[in-house]
Amino acid sequence: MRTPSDRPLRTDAARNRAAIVAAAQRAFAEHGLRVPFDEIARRAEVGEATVHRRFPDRESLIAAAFGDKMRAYADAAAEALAAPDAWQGFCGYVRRVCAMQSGDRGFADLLTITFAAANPAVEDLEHQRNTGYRDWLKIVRRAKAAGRLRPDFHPDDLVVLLMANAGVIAATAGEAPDAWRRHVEYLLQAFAADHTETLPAPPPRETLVRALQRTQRP
Amino acid sequence: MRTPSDRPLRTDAARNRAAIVAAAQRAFAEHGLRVPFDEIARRAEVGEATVHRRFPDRESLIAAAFGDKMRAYADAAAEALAAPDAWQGFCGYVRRVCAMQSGDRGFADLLTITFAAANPAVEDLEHQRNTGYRDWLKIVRRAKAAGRLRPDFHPDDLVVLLMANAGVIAATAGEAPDAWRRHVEYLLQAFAADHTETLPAPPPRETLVRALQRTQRP
DNA sequence: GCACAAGTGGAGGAAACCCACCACTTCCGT
DNA sequence: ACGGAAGTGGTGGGTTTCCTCCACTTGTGC
Repeated sequence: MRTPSDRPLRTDAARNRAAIVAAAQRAFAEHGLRVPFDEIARRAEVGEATVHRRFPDRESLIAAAFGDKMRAYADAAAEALAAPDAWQGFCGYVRRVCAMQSGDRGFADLLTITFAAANPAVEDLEHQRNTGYRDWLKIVRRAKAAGRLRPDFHPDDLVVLLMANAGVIAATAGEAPDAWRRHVEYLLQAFAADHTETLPAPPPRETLVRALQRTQRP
Repeated sequence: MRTPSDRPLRTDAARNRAAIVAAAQRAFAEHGLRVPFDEIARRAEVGEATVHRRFPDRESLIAAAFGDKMRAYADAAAEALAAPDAWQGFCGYVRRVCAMQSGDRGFADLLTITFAAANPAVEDLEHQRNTGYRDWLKIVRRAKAAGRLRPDFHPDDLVVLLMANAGVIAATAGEAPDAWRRHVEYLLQAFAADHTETLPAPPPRETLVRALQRTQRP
């Protein structure tokens, strides 16, 4: 259990650590968050024990592997907020996040999962997620203000959309890797302001958060 | 490997078989298609070996457990076709199938999976599925003819919808068991005929079928 | 009731996976 | 160039899950 404040790693160890992270990124992207450790170790050309030494549990490896991608996720929200057209920003962001999911099975899993705050390794991950979520709230508000997004759209509808998209990707990846696009376009059209039909109430945010925490741990 | 044409089971064995099927239905509904065999055996108050003897592989147990439900699935399509209003029939069917998914995690898994035709035990299952699909084609045609369903709706959009719904259910079951309803209503509104925006092309049916076969075997 | 086929479940093998130990190797400050 | 700290991976223990053997029990036809 090594925290960053400890003495820096020896150069060979640092090299191995980087190789593990790179291997994990590829392995997670291809097979999702539950790849066996020995698969990652093999790709990194490293003993399984070394992986366990550097990353005592799966969560810390996930945190290391997805730091960058999670940052890109948060950045995408900030950029969408800066888009000249509110509706384009909204749609572009949704498409972009879904595309990130479809390009990386591990990331798709990650977005429908929250880690227990107990683990310090994943704090940064959750921080990025929250940053992105705050920008997302603004994206939604702006698109409604522009009169393009239906007023009864709820920001948490994105969370459910991501869960749905993860389901489509899990089933079609490999065979029909673009199937999700059509599904997302249907939803975007349904989100447009020219809808007045009523909808069932969204689930309380509390329960959605709990659902994210409860979902099948990798 | 006992086929139905063999001599009938002894009465105690038949009783055990029924107990196993009943236990499997409950266990699958609660935990999905991957419940360990010993969990089912325990619920049926039967040895694990007995489960394996009666159902040599998971598929045959699944086939036995979901025969009725799959028939209900096919019947729902026939009933929707008989509904007085084409659009009500369409929407009602989609809602009903999704509700079946949400009430039974195993069934949700089942609908996004196809078994290799090799296994005779599951032939009936696939037969029901195909019957339902043929009626579904008619439901779609009728709703389009009534001018209520958008012309570029593709019947296979339902398959993707079911995959998406499975994703929502997998993530929210337990905490927000009705979250899927809002997602489905969004989609139904997008399916309505008053949409002219273009959509990405649906994936070729071939690839979707292969995707169903490839998906994470339970 | 009796004999025997049919049925049963406990015990244990095999595979996949996670993880810890520890004898050996490699780096790095002096 | 050397000694000790840091790092390494093979080996093996533990767990979970699937599945098979086999000695024992229980229906059922006579």
